[in-house]
Amino acid sequence: MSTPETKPRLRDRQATQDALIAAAAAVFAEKGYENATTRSIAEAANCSEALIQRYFNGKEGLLLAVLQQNKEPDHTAFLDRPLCSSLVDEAEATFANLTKVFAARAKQMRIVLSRVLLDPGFQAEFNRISVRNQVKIGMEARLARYAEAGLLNSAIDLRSAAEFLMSLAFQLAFMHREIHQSDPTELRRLAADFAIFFGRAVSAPTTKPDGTP
Amino acid sequence: MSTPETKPRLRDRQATQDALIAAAAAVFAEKGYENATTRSIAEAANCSEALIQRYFNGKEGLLLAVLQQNKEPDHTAFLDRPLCSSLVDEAEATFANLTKVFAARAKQMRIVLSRVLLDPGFQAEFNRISVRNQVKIGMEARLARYAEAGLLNSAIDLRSAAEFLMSLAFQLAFMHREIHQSDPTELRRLAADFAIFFGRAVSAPTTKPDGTP
Amino acid sequence: MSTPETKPRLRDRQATQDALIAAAAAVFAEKGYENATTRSIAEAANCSEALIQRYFNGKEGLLLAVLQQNKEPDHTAFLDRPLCSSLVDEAEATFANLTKVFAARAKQMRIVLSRVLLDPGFQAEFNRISVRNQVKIGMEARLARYAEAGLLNSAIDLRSAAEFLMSLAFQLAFMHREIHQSDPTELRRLAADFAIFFGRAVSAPTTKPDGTP
Amino acid sequence: MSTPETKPRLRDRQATQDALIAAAAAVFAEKGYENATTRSIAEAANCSEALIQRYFNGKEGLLLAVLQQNKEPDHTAFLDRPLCSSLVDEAEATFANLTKVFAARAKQMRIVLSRVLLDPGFQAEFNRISVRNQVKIGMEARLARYAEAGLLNSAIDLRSAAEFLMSLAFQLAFMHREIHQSDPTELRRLAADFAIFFGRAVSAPTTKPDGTP
DNA sequence: TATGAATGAGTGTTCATTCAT
DNA sequence: GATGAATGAACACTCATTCAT
Repeated sequence: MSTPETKPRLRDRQATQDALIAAAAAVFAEKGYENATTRSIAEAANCSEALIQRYFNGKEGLLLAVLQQNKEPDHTAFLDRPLCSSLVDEAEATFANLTKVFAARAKQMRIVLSRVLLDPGFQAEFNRISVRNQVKIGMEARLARYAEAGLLNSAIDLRSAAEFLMSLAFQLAFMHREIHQSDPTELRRLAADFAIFFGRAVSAPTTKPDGTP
Repeated sequence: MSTPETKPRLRDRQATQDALIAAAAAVFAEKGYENATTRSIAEAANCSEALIQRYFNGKEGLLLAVLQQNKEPDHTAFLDRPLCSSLVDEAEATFANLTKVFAARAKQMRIVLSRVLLDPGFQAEFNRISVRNQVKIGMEARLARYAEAGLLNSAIDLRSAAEFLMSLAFQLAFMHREIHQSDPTELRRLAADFAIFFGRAVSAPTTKPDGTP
Repeated sequence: MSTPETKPRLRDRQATQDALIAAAAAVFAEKGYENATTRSIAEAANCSEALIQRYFNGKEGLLLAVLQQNKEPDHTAFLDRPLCSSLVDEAEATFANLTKVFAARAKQMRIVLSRVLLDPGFQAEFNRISVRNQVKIGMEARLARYAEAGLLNSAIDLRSAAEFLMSLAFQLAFMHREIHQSDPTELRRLAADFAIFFGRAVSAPTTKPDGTP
Repeated sequence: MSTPETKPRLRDRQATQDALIAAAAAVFAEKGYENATTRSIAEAANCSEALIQRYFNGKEGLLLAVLQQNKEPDHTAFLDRPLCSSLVDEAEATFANLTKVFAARAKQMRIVLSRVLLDPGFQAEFNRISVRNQVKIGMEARLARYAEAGLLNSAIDLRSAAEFLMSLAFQLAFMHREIHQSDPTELRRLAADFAIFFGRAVSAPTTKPDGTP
C-alpha cells in the first residue's frame, strides 16, 4: 500500500491549533460569537469540527484561546515614547495612538465587549486579565513624569488623571468612532478639543516670571 | 374545587402585549438576546409562544418593542433643573443624575449595546433613534446658558463641551460602574475629580475685580 | 347605548358563507389547498377565521363546499348543440369546447386533482360526484344520434367511443395544454390530427354508390 | 444481555442516504409531500432528522433525490421489442406494457403529479427532465418503422401519431385505472376498443391484391 | 351571531457535540 | 491523531382550531 496523499494532514498538533485559533478569530470577528458556527470555523481552518472539542473543549474554550492568543506585547508600547512638550500634545498623541490600536482591533473588541456585557462570568474574568490594567499603570507612571517635569499639576491624583485621559481616549477611539459612527470631521474636532480640555484640566498652573499666578 | 387557576387567560390584548414586553425585557437582560428563547419569554409572560409572532412579528420585533416601550420622557428631564452656581457642580450633578438613570437601565443597556456591537443594521437604526441625540441637543442648550451667564468659556465649541461632559458621564456611570466594576470608593473619587477636571477645562477664565485676568 | 357601527357586520349568514366560499376558491386556486391558510381566506372574505369552523366544520369542509358550489349547469351545455356534419368536425368542436371549459377552470382543477391524487377518501367522493359522469352519459347519447344518422360505425360500443373522445379531449385540453405546456402551434396540430384520428376510428365505413365498400 | 440492538447506527453514508430516499419515497407516497414530515421520514429510515438537511439540503432536496433515484433505464425498454404484425396489436402491447409500468410506479406518480399541479417551478423542472420526452422520441422512431413496413399510413404526422398512442395509453393506464377507478372489466373493454380505434386511425389504407384500394 | 384573543401540537431546520473508525 | 457520520436537543415560527365575550 502506497501512501494516498489526498489530504496533506498536518501531523502537527500545534499548527492545527494555531490554524483553528486564527480561523476562529476571523469568523468570530465577522459573525459574532453566537452566530459563528463551529463548522464554518473548522472549514476555515481546513480541519475537522471535532478537533475544536478535542483541543479547546468546545466553542467557548476556543473563544478564550483566541483572546489569550491575542495579547500582543505592543499594547502598552505607545507609553514608551518620549514625553511631549505639553499635556495637550500628550493627549493628542495618546488619542492618535489609541485610535490606531482600536481601529485595528475593532471587530475583536466588539465580540469581547458584547460577551462582557452579557456574560457576568466572562466579564469578571476579562476584567482580571484585560490589558487595560497594564495600560492604566503605565499611564500613571507616564503622567508622574509629567508631574516631575512640572507640567502636570502636582495637586492632582494621578490615578484620576490617568483614568481621565484613558476615558477620553476610549470615547474618541471606540465609542464615537466605532459605535456612534461620528463623521471624521467631527472626530477630528472632538479630538483636538478634548486634548485642549485635558490640558486645561491637569496642567500645572502657569506662573508669570515674577511668580504671581 | 373552586377556581382552577392554572391559566388566567386574560382576554386583554394590551395586557398580554405588556406582559410579553416586560417578560422579554427581563429574559433578554438575563440571557442576552441570542440566548433568550421565545419559549422562556412566553412562559415568563404566562402566555403562548405564538403570540410573540402574532403581536410582534417574531423575536426581533419583540426586542424592538422592548426598546421603544422604554422610551420614557424623563430621559432628558435632568436637563431641566436650574443652573448650578459652578460648572464643577454642574458636572457633579450630571454625573449623579446619569448614574441614577444608567443604574436603572443597566440591564437593558447591556442588551442594546451588545446588539449594537454585533449587528450593523441594528447599530445604524439604533443610532438613528437613540435618545442620545436629544440629550446632546439639550446639553448643548444648557451649556449655552452657562456661557451666557459668563460661567463657561465663550471661546469653547459648545458641541465639543457637551460631548465632553457626556463622555465623562458615560464613562463614570456605565463603563466604570457597570463594566470595569470599579469599587464605590474609587467611583466617588473619580466622579469628584472628573467634575473638577471638567470645571477647569471649560470654565470662563476667572477675572479679578479690577478686570485684569 | 347607541349602536357603534364601526364594522358593517353582515347579519346575513348566507352572505358570509358565500363570501367565504368565494374567497376560499380564490385562495385555494392561488396557493393550493395545503398552502392556503384559513387566515388568508378569512381576510379575503372579510370575516373571522372562526366562522370557517362554525359554518364549514374546518378547512376541509370549506374545500368540499367550494367544490359543490361550483357545479354550474353549463358543464354539459356543450353537448346540446346540433350535430356536426362529420365526426371529425364533432371532435374538433368537442376539443374546442372543452379547452375553453378547462382553461377557465384550470386552477381549480389543479387543486382538486392534486387532492384526488393524494387523498383516497377524497378521490372516492370526487369520483362519485364528479360532473364527468354526466358528461359521459350526455356524450354517449350524442354519439348515439350520430350512429342513428349513419355517420358513426354502428358496430362500435358507444361507451368506448364516448370514453375515447373524452380521453382525447382531456389530453389535449388539460394534460398537453396545462401540464406538459406544449406550445400553441403544437396544440393546434395535435387537435386537428386527433380529430382526424377520431373520425377514422369511429366513422361508419364509407360506401360507394354501387354498394361495394 | 448480549447485543443491545436499539440503534444499529451504520456509519455508512451511502447506505444512510439510500435508506432516507427509500423511506421518503414510502412516506411521500402515503401522506403526500406537504403532509409528510421530515420527522417521520427519519424515523422510517432509522436515522436522525438532521441528516435530511445535511445530505439532501432539506425536505425539498430529498424529494428531488427520490425522483432522480428512480430513473431506472427500463422506462423506454418496452420500445425495443420487435414490431407487431398490426398496429392494433402494437397498441394493445403498448397499453399492456405501460399499464405494468404505471402500476408499479403509481404511488410515485401521484406524488410527482400532485407537485406538478401545485408548484409551477417544480412543473417546469419536471417537464424538462421527464422521461416522457425520451419515450416520445422512441415512440416516434418505432412508428416510423411501422410506416416503413407499410403498416402505418405514411400521410400521418408521426409526432401526432406518437402523442395519440401515448395519450391513449396514459388515459387507460393511469387516469382510468388509478384515478377514475374503472373496474377491470371496463378497463379491458376500453383497452381492446382503444387499440382497434388506434389501428383504424393510423393504419395504412388496405389495398387489394390488384392494387385498387 | 360573530369576534378575535389565545392556544398547542407540530413544522423544517440548526448546531455543538459524540463516537466508531 | 484525526476524521466525518451521526445525533438530540433546541430553535423560531406556523396554523387550524377553541372559547370567553
